[in-house]
Amino acid sequence: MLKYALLGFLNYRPLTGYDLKRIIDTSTRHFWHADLSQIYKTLKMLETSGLIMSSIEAQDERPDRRVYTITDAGRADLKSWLDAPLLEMTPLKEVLLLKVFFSAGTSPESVLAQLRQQRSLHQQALAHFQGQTPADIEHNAQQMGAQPLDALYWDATRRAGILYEEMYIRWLDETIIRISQQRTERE
Amino acid sequence: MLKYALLGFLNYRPLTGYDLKRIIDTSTRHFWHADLSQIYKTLKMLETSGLIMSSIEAQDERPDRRVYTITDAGRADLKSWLDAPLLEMTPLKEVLLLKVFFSAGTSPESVLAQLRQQRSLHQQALAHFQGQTPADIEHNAQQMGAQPLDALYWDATRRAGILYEEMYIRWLDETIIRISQQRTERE
DNA sequence: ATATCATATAGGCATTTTCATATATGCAAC
DNA sequence: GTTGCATATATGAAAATGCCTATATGATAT
Repeated sequence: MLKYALLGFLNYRPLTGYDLKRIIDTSTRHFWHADLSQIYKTLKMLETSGLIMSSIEAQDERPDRRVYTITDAGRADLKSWLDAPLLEMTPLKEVLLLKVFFSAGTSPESVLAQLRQQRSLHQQALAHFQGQTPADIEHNAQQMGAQPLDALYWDATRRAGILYEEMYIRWLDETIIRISQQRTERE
Repeated sequence: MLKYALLGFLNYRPLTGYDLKRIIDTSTRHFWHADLSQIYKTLKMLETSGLIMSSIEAQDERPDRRVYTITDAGRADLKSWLDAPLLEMTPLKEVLLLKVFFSAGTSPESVLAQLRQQRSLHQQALAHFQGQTPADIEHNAQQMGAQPLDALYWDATRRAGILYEEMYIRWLDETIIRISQQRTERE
């Protein structure tokens, strides 16, 4: 899957592994992430498959850069992935829910502390998305050489981030209240 | 992480790998899943670590079962995981959002078809959660030998499933409309 | 009769992901 | 001066995960 994230970005313009890491961290972080070492490995694999090409670019004052460029085969591969029907939901893995599920094995106080901690993290994430203005997205779009249609899709993923975090915070608040009430009834 | 899911269930009562697969598929599927072969591997690892023990149970008319039982060390390990603070959000991986992000590379018709397909899958998932009555949860609880407090936590994870699917469908509807409007404007 | 399904365990292989580490440069901080 | 940070690439080891296959039994379906 990371393969397509890399092809997707290289479809805009040539980039290095380091560039891609920064771009992923700032734009797809909330629905796709990757470790720097994994990015380098995947780029090598893509070059071996002939989906991208690379060339070394010397820099004064900084280490050499290996710049990757997408090939026609790469573009075709990306396109066929984009068009392939998605017949399944992406399965979720959510550590907090796993913990909550088994939380009868510990004290409500311990659970509440963790829920409150998570609330603050998700509040931060929400603020991050809300702080992204249309001007920011426009700026990213220009840097990537993106088309007007890109802005629509990029904003849709940003909107998904907002809805997700709002939902998550709502669930946390609800759950914190329910556990607190349960605790009061016990007394 | 699967390790703790297995310890969590074995903390209620002794179970086989096959049992655990069925239980995970019916109760934690929407926030934690695992392949059967992965479950068997993890159980072996847990036994080697001394967190669980196993014994063979012969059955007439069916293959022998290897029944796993949690040890005191296993219980202690589970408890310390439950109490450990969770300082990070679980990172998401969502294929649909990755595709949408790069969808300027294909036709809006192709994107819309995939969004509608996903809508039907998420609608199904929502119906599944809404169909789970308190009686069903009560039934599961009795089978597992669970305490009253468990029902509260289990229902919280079910509620998370409902909110998540409602949010997802809302985002899909919004996004379908926005892409459709964009398409009309183009004409 | 034959095929498939549910039960039950497990090995093998490849891929994916994470974590730690190594190298190299130049700049800023202390 | 030396420590740490940003830039830049990469390897190695280990863990986690996913997919396929093999084995065995009895029941059910066609």
